[in-house]
Amino acid sequence: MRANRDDAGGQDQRHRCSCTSLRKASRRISQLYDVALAPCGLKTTQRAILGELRRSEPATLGQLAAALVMDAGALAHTLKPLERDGYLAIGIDPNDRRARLIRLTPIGQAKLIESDALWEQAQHRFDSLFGAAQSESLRAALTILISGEFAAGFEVSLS
Amino acid sequence: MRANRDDAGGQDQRHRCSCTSLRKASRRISQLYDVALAPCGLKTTQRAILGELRRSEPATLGQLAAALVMDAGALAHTLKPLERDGYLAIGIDPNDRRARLIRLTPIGQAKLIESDALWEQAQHRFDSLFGAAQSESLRAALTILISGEFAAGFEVSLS
DNA sequence: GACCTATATCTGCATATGCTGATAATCAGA
DNA sequence: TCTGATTATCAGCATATGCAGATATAGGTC
Repeated sequence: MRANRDDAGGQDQRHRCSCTSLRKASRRISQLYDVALAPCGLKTTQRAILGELRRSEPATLGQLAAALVMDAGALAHTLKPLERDGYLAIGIDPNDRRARLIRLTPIGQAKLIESDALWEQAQHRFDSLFGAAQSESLRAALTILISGEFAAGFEVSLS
Repeated sequence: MRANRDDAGGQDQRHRCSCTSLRKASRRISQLYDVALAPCGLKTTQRAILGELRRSEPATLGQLAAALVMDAGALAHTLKPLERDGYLAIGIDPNDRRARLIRLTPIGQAKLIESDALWEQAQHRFDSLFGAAQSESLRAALTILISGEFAAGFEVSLS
């Protein structure tokens, strides 16, 4: 009996994969925010890209990818629909012609502002439901995980 | 000055999107776990699917999708590579021919066991680096976000 | 048994994301 | 200045994920 419980405990450990938990939560919460943002036509990811640009415009693909914790190639793909829809413009950096300078267009700025109100509603709902302190604490924990230091430490322990 | 700080605070608020933080952390940690799992050829998502099957085999597409917090259509796509590689088998439920019964194959079971050791290393690294208590606390928080009750409460507050 | 409704999947389309090899441009030397 | 190493992107391929419309099957009703 005791042994069985220990075994069951061992099994349960495998349910508690931090990565899988993060992915599940990411899927669930993304769906909720996406529904909230739907009226403006942006997905959470797209809003995150435009929002990052608002803070650090103009940005190169590499800078943007690093800020969003994304692969540069993946980001290049993701930018295409946004460029196609006229929310951002991609030009060549005159100082380094390998690099691109990515900027919000006036249309993109307007769309982002339009999304702000919807985002605030969603975020407020999240904080109310989960608890303001819990939310703050969660975001702090996630910030650590997102940091390059964490990834560096993780990889070092591979040796 | 005070006004400027308030404005900056308003700007910063938009950096603190819970959904975007989750997505960034999910990307980052997935990359770390995927590297750790690479020797066995499974991605974190694939291991999560096989692991869920190990716990609740056989499962229908709908059951599996619910357990993984995924859209059923999306899961159907994601299963194809795993079926193609012989890790799982999809049959028709004789009791309800609309439904599918998904099971691990012996090859899938072996592959999953092979991945267990790699996963444990990654998980241990995560817990060591982030802190055992912090990790436990994070997973508990994520479990709440993943729950259907949270999603239901979020949507209700839409009214 | 025909019919209407609810349910489980499937299909096709679109975006999200990552990796690898190719290409272009920069830069530090020889 | 030519070359080799480095860097920023791109292009192509594969998986991940979601959604809407189509299809098949169950179940209940007249």
